[in-house]
Amino acid sequence: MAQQPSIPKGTRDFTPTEMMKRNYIFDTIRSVYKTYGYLPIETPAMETLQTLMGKYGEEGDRLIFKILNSGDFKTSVESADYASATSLALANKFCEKALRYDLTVPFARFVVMHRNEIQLPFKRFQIQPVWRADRPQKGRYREFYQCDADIVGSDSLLNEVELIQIVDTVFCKFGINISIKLNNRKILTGIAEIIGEPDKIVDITVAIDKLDKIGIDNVNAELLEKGLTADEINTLQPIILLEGSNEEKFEKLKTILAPSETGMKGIAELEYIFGMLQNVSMQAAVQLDLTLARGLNYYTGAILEVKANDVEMGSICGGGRYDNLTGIFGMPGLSGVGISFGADRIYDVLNQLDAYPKDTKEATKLLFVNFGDAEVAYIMPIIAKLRKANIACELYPDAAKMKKQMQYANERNIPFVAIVGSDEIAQNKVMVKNMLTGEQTLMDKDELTSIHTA
RNA sequence: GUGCCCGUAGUUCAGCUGGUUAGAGCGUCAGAUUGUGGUUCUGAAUGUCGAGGGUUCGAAUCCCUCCGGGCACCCCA
Repeated sequence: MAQQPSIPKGTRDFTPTEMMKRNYIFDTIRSVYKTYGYLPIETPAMETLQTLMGKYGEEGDRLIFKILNSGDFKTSVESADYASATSLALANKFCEKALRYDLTVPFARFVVMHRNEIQLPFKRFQIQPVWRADRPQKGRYREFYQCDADIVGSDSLLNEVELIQIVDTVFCKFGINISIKLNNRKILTGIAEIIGEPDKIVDITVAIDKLDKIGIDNVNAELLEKGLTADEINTLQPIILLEGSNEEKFEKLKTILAPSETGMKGIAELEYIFGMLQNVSMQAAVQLDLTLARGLNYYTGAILEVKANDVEMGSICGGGRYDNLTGIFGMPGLSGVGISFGADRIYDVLNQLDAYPKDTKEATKLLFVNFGDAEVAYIMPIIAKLRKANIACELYPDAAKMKKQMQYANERNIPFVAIVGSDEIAQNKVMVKNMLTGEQTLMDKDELTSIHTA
């Protein structure tokens, strides 16, 4: 037997059925973005390696898919270097391009390159695939779509509020119950300050981020391992285990973080956001969650994450404020804030909930049975007219057995079949069969457009 | 990068203390029904048992290597 063809690990083909579901997801998100005034852009699948390296931390660098240079790349490395160089160093010589790892960094690059063409504040959305050389597992792919919306060039916290509204609207449309978790990087910084270990902020946040998963004892063990003293860990306990309503949490936090100016600023920012959200009716609960510590090292203010309530799945949407992302590309002082929907995880969640609207299952509305050229000649003008009226219809291409044609309609979820033979032609009518109920009605040619609403 | 589990018709799996010709459900195809699908009935096809090597009179079954898949950690959408 010939060798079975295959696709790379962590990538997927999408069948027509799957594509209709996926397009429903993209269309929904896109339409919400548009109603909030975001404009579409696209950027290339590949960026220069230089643009991407160093933006996602050490772990992120390792997960960037690099593209081998064309031509005789071997000459770019001296044989002496070859023996001593690390794989990473060699990769940097052999590759000057890489597949994008997310949409935020390419967007920052876009803003800097097009600074003279865009108007600030600039609101853009972008729905494109990204690639990560991760080991695939549940809810994790090597190629997946992100649906980003960002505002750059505005410090206003109203942007954060707006993005939360968007999140709520989108998941409302999908019918997915969610919790929105909110935190602020400044609060995390404040916490690190008051326990006297400002340098260990990353270790601390990474550890407390695992609270839900591994429990308080293991978190403390990890903190100890990272070099915190028992005293410092004790100071941290009331903060990690903070409970009650959002208001209660804020009150307690204000006392604890009083000595930290940064921490207090973070609290004030979040209080403003929560306050403004009172003015809009939200479906989802928004919770202050101090254990939320998104890994990306460019967030500086509010951070948010969305989890589905009824399905076991990693976060399906995330985002936050990054004050100086364009700075690394030579354009300092520009603040941005954005969110990203993980379309592929939303797809998995919707599949588990089976929460797709009916019409994502059907494409063609009406199939005309083919009895032969004489009948086709009668049908063709009718079909043309229906298509003009924006009704998706098709003619079975072969004069095959009727059974076969009916089967085709059935398998493709085509809701109506038009049967036109010599009898119908003689009466100048069309026989329409409703495939759901099995009912057949003899209709005038002009009546056919009414199935549009059926 | 680390650890664990799994590879048998298109698919989901059974068979695995080595022993004739490798099975089942679902799906596929054909017919019952030459102008009627989805239900029903009847019949049929389908496999280098992931690949290579070893042990044996004999391997889907035991051992080794490789390849592929899944899950968890790390990290993340």
